[in-house]
Amino acid sequence: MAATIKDIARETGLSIATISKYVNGGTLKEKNRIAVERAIKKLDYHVNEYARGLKSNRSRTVGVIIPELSNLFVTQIITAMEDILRQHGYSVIICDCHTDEKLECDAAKFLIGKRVDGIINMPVCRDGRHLRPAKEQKIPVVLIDRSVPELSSYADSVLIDNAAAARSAVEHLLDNGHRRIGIIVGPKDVFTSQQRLAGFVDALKSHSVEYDEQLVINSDYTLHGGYESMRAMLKTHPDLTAIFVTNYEMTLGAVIAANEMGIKIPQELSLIGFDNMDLSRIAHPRLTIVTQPLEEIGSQVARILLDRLENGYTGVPMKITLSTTLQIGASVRQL
Amino acid sequence: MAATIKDIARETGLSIATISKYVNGGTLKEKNRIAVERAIKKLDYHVNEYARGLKSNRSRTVGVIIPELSNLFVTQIITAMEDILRQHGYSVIICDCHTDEKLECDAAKFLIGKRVDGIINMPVCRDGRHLRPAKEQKIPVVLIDRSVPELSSYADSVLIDNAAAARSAVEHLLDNGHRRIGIIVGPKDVFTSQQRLAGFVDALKSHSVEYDEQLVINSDYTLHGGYESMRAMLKTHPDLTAIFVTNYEMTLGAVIAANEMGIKIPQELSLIGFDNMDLSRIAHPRLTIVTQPLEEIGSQVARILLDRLENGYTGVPMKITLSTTLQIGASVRQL
DNA sequence: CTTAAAAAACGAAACGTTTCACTTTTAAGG
DNA sequence: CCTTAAAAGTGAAACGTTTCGTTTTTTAAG
Repeated sequence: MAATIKDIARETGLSIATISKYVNGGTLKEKNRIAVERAIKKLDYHVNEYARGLKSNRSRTVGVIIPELSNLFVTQIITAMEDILRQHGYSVIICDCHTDEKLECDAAKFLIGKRVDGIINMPVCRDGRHLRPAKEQKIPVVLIDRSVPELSSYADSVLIDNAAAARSAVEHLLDNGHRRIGIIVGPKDVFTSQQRLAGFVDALKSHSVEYDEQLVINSDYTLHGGYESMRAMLKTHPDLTAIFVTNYEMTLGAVIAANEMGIKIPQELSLIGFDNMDLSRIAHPRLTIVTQPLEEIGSQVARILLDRLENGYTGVPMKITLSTTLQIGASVRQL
Repeated sequence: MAATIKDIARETGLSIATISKYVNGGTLKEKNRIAVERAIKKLDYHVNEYARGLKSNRSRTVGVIIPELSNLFVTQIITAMEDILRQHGYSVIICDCHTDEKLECDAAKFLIGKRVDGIINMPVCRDGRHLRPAKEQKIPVVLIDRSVPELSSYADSVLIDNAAAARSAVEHLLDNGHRRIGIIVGPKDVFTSQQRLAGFVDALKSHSVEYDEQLVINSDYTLHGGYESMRAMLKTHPDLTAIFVTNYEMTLGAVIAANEMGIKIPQELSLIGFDNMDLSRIAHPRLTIVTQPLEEIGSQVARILLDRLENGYTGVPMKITLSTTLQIGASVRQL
């Protein structure tokens, strides 16, 4: 049905090996090159990736394992990444593991079974067990967003400086005279939560403000969680002058909660949110937010992985830490 | 490196053909079956999908082309779909075409080049040109969410009864005594927008309420769009008693706008939104929304495609239309 | 013109399966 | 215990590439 390299060979009178050479970027004599190009066009030839994969043991496919696809942070990164990888001829297989370690492990096995050339993972499992097979088979792995100590000698990673992000946000609040500051963070056992909380504590310390554990709520990074946490926080601590919410979904929930409770931002409460430009732009007052360079994360991940795929593993894992930006809006009041 | 069927044959003393038979679900003599299973486990054998794909011309991969990955409607459907397909051994390659016809076309070519066994598409291009190559090569196609007349004799589709969805929402408003009802719909040229608007008009007509074009805003299905449209609508038509917003992102934007403008729902304005259970649950008052059966869409799509892949194309396209549900909350006031 | 070196082209073997046409083994019926 | 049909197992030829070791052609220097 579909044309093969053989058809091109026949059409041009050249040998199979020569066509293969051309297809893989080798140089032919001008005259032949033109003939081959014409034949390829005429017969609508496309490389058969399966034959190629069989011979070369490369699938030109990378796998992505993420906790939840229905999450803006994840999709934006994936979109950026996928664009680049696709441009380089790689396809991307996405596996949503529903924040479940068992499913994450299955996904890794599935991808390895599919013989992906590389794996990109925003890990759920904290000891990296699921990626052991990948390591054994020397499949390049790039971690996103969360560090896994057990894998640090092998996997590359692209992270955010979460502590600095939180620090700068909280310092902004402190500089504006706030002292009673609440924070809504993610689950206790998630890397980013810990780091963001650490940055929060750091900032307070450096400004000699006492750290009050009561003002920390561990939520779950969801819309609902943000909403409930905000309500709880405001009910139990009406004396708060500012609150810092540490991801997009929770920020959205918090904003809705505040709006509903009739709490005026920033007159009655200052708020710093996270991540989403759109939301920040439309909210009135314009929200002050910590923005993560999502596209940059995606493209760095793609870049690193492509590098590993083309040049092989050097033995030295790359670790890239990107900075966030504090986008000043009008949701923080000067006290 | 990795074990092959040959290794299993050697290990068990059986022939390659027999192992292949086993691997593909054939039956062996009890004794041999056990031996093969043991050998597979011992040598950690996995089928080489590339060799298999080469021989059988099946990649066990399906491609998905969507307008934007950063969209809850899309991700929820994909998640459901992917789960099922993965369970059946298929991997899913997702291509985000950024709502661009040219990129959509490229994505289709890319996927066909990757020799996917099937394509799932929420189409941007309205004349289905991008899928012509798929049709020529008889690659099964399942369309989601939007119908493409040019493909209706070939592609299967899973749609929502958009008109009925809008009708039921608007009838609910009418039944509650509302007469001045606004609607925020998506872009004029998108299938779902047209249908939802048609349902709106229908409902008005059946209740002999005059249709006022002024009360229709064509927005863009984004958070920002919903926000701006809501503001515009309320400014130019303060006499509205109810408004119907026709997707999740715009509903979110509209709710934020209303909250900010200090408009009490439902006391001053009744609102019916779309799609998101989470949002509906947390908003106060609980939002009345039209919910689409996202999981059901995803699983139907997967089911249909699997059927096509296993049983071949029958010549008769399947068209499944699913119903929405009107989730009654407290955002509609009885006039 | 030769000749040597460089460039281009070639033939054939492999990659790991599936599948087809056959042969051997097993089980059932008389 | 023989016959026969069904079940189980086999050998070999593909599938469409890449790659290696060779051969042929081209180019440039002498």
